[in-house]
Amino acid sequence: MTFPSKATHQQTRAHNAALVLRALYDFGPISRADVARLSGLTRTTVGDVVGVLIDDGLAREIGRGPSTGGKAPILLELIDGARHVIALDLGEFVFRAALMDLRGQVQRTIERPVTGVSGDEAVDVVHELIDELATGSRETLLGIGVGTPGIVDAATGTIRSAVNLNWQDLPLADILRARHGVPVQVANDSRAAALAIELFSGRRSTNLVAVKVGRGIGAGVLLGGELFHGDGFGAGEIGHVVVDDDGAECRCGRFGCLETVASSRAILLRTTEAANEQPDSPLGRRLAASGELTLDDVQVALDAGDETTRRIVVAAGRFLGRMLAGVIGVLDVERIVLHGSVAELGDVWLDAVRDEAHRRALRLLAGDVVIERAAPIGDLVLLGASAVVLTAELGLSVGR
Amino acid sequence: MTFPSKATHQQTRAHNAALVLRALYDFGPISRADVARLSGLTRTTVGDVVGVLIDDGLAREIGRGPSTGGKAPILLELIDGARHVIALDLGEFVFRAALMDLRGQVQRTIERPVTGVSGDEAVDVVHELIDELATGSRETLLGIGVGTPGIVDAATGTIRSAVNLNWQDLPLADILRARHGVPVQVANDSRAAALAIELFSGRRSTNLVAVKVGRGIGAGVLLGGELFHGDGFGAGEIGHVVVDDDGAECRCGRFGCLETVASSRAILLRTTEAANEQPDSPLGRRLAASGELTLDDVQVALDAGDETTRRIVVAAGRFLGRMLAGVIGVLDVERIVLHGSVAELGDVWLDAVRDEAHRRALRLLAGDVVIERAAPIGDLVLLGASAVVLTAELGLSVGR
DNA sequence: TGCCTTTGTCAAGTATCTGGACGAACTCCC
DNA sequence: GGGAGTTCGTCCAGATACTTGACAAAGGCA
Repeated sequence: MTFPSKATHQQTRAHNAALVLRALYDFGPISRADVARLSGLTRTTVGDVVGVLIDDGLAREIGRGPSTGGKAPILLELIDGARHVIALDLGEFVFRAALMDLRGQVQRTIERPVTGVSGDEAVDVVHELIDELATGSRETLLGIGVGTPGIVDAATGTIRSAVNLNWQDLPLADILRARHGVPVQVANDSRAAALAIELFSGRRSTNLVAVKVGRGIGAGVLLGGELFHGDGFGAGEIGHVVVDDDGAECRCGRFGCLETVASSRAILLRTTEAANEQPDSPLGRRLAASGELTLDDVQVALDAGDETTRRIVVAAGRFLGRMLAGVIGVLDVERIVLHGSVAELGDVWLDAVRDEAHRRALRLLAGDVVIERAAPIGDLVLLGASAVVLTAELGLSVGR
Repeated sequence: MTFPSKATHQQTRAHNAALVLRALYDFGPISRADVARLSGLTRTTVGDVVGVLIDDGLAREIGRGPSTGGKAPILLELIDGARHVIALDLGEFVFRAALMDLRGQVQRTIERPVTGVSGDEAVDVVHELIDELATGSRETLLGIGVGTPGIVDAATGTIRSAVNLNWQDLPLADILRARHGVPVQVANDSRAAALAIELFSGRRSTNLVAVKVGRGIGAGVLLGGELFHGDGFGAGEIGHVVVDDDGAECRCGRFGCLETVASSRAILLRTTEAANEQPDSPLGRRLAASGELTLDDVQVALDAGDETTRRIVVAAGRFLGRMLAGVIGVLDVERIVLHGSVAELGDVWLDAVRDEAHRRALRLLAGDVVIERAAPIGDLVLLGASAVVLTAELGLSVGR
């Protein structure tokens, strides 16, 4: 029963200002006249907005560009270091934090192991990380972005539940804002990563699904250039959809979730089984040597052409592809990007995903879908955490 | 590489005007002051907009309401018959057309069988239907809305392909607009139906998936109060996602699509098989008598407690539920509405759908999801075709 | 009856986009 | 080298639409 909100002049201005900023961001160096052509705004308006951006230190003139038959244009560029963002990735075993500029260029990274840490103690670790990075860049600090597993109410910045940290309904954004005095954005890690791909991979898609396949499986759904959260902030939580009728128990309590068959855990479980059955195989010897298999071991076995490993990896990929076929059917997105540790496994896995997704989705739609690995632009969760801040504060991924 | 478009004063005005109109639509009779409170607009702005609405004949004052301690408010209401819409449902066997008012109240309905009709001939039938309904209501005609199966480019009103009518890349909106001189909207039938449920069922959901389960299966995806089309206008085309590994051939050419196991065709195919195997069963006798089974026969057998029929219907429902679990995982919508001939089968089917969807979706998400049959508000495709026009012309389902 | 509240409108003010005009700066061609 | 034409950036007047404050009309309450 919520009623849509009214439109105001400020919103109009904010939208158009974001448009100009984005033109500089994506197409700079660029002249005012070109920004006007690109955005449809008048030169007058663009000039006005640019004036504000220059006053704010966000943009600068860098001299004349080539003439096209008239007065040479004054080229403008965004000042990448004009603002900074502190981005955090609250991983399962380690909290990582980075100080980044407007382009997602990392200035400094620090991290703390958090095994055994939980509750208020974990919040204190977050504070420490921020304090350490904030020293010396308080003036330019645009905001703090947090990427974390679990269900996150992005509107209020409340973490609904993060099992391993024993956080429940923690208003992390409020807590951090109160202590550090800058805007704070909190987002689910997979969703943040999706925004990072949109903002930093040099290629804009209005609609995009980015699937993180690691120990867990989660997707970020970007529709119309904006993150889609769903009614309960659970959009993209595909890891716990049941896909295997006689599957194993999942950490969520049910059986046969996608995670139990397609995550890194699933692959390692199965390769370990195989290694135990065949102690003389390469994987068997690797297991005996180290006591535990890792995805690197799987990669090595895969590269060596081990058939059992290949079958396991392909099976995992096919399960994911099956899920993606459903995603394509429901959303008809033109681009699905895969990332996370499992996505690093290479073409054996990727081809399995693609093949299964294409075989199962309506040809008319699937023909256009690009399923690809994320470009190696860095830690996507960290980048995403900063992308969320950039989007919220500067409107760097405006839709429409 | 398309750049978002600029914001203007006119858009601001249009948005706010739509807000006022919607307040009248959803909450009327209502005073200007209450509209202001509801929308957040100032009384001044609301008064201004209402003035225009009254001038346009869209609203009227209907006297004073009860005072709450001050001057009694002047109540306003929408004039339901102020405008009319011609809605068309281009069904597989019959084209149906209706003249409706702003509330979706049907003034007149006509139809033409179109078996064997295709190409330009079919377009002529559309023209005829419109001409017949338009006589006498030219002045109040707001627009024409068309609901049709197949892939439709809703932005341009072009039908990409409608197999049975032999239409390919037909710019139907342009054709109808040229001939009849009013705005035309064309939409996929399932998507149109979703908008009808949103607009006419008396209950607003920002996010909603409406699945039409009949001879075909398709969904309309409503996100943020607006229809989501997908990059290739194929969002919601879940009927041709492969769900059955050793399934039968589908009319789309592949094997095991959702339609081959969950549509009315699938149910009738299976019950007919069963009837042939057991000629003495109720269904067997029914088949022998009429030569062909219908969903009504299935309904009768179901009501009579026939176990074979029940199993077939439940199996069909479970396949759909499985797909819905995926939808819930991807979108986390709070409400999924089912309609179409199969959805009329009753609780045996609905319970199977619900049970399977809930069992397979993440508990946290699935717990909140309501899966329900559409309220019996009329022909959803016709209503939807008109809803698309009302949305486009009056902004009756504004988001944000 | 007098005071308070609420409604609807008016007038002045403000923010922001629009469109025309103009000087500055550059190219091209004679 | 100079004039014509083009393009850029800005200025200014004008238009649009929201905001704010004020006020009369209309009602309740004591």
